[in-house]
Amino acid sequence: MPELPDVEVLKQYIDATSLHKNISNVEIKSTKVLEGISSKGLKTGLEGHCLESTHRHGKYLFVRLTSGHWLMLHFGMTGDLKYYKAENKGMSYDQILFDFNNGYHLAYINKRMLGKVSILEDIGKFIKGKKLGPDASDLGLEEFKKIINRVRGSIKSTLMNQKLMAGIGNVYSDEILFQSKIHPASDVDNLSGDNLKRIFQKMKSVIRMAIKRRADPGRYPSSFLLNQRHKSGKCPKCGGEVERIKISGRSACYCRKCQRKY
DNA sequence: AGTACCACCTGACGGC
DNA sequence: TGCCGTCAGGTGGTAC
Repeated sequence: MPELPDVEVLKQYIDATSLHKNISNVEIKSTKVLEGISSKGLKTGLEGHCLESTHRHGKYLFVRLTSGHWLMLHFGMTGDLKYYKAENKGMSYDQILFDFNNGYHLAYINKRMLGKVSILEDIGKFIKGKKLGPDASDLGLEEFKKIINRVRGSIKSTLMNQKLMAGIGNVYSDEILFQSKIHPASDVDNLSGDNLKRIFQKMKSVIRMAIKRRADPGRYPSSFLLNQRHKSGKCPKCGGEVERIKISGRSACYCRKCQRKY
């Protein structure tokens, strides 16, 4: 699930649990998630150091180390973190285990192993290399409009394009467009300034609400479409059937009645 | 510049 | 019950 709100919650989780503790050992159970670094490189880069602070850009989480370098965490489609005491060792899906000298562990969990872990010297360089756009929650309205006016294509794939703005994925783009009452396949060329302003405002409010509710769909307002993505899902506004179509290869959910196509 | 499709991986689910 | 195809919220590459 890790889109911007989910990763922000993981950031806060690290802040609340794992900072300023010496890393005594790093156990790498699968090397598949390592990006541009060896097991040995990751171990020596972390062991004997502490996690000092966190920074998030889009769906990427960076943790500053006492060495001055950064631990980079990306969660793919199934990533999670779990901080727990020694006794509970042996979780089924943890790929990397950080052991702290207080007897606790932080597990990087990634069932499908599509996430990425690395150590970086420079975050800015990394973001530039990935060509990531500005973080969606930092974006101002004028900049947002400028970005949208630069491109063509569907509004959904535009919101999801990490090179334009970073953080919005498949699920939250659907939610933002549902609340904006705009069909996800609408061509950005056809959207007025007012349309864009509405999308921008909904983007902000959806992100804010999702973070406030700890990115836990079970705690989202019933007015959210997010919990209706399953087959036979119903529109929270009109009760109609939720439609499912492919847009840029991703499954988009929307309500035909409530969302106008431009 | 778009989009369509594939690949990377594993697990869950529905149909038969 | 069991096998199999399909799909899943990520990114990145290719070919049109």
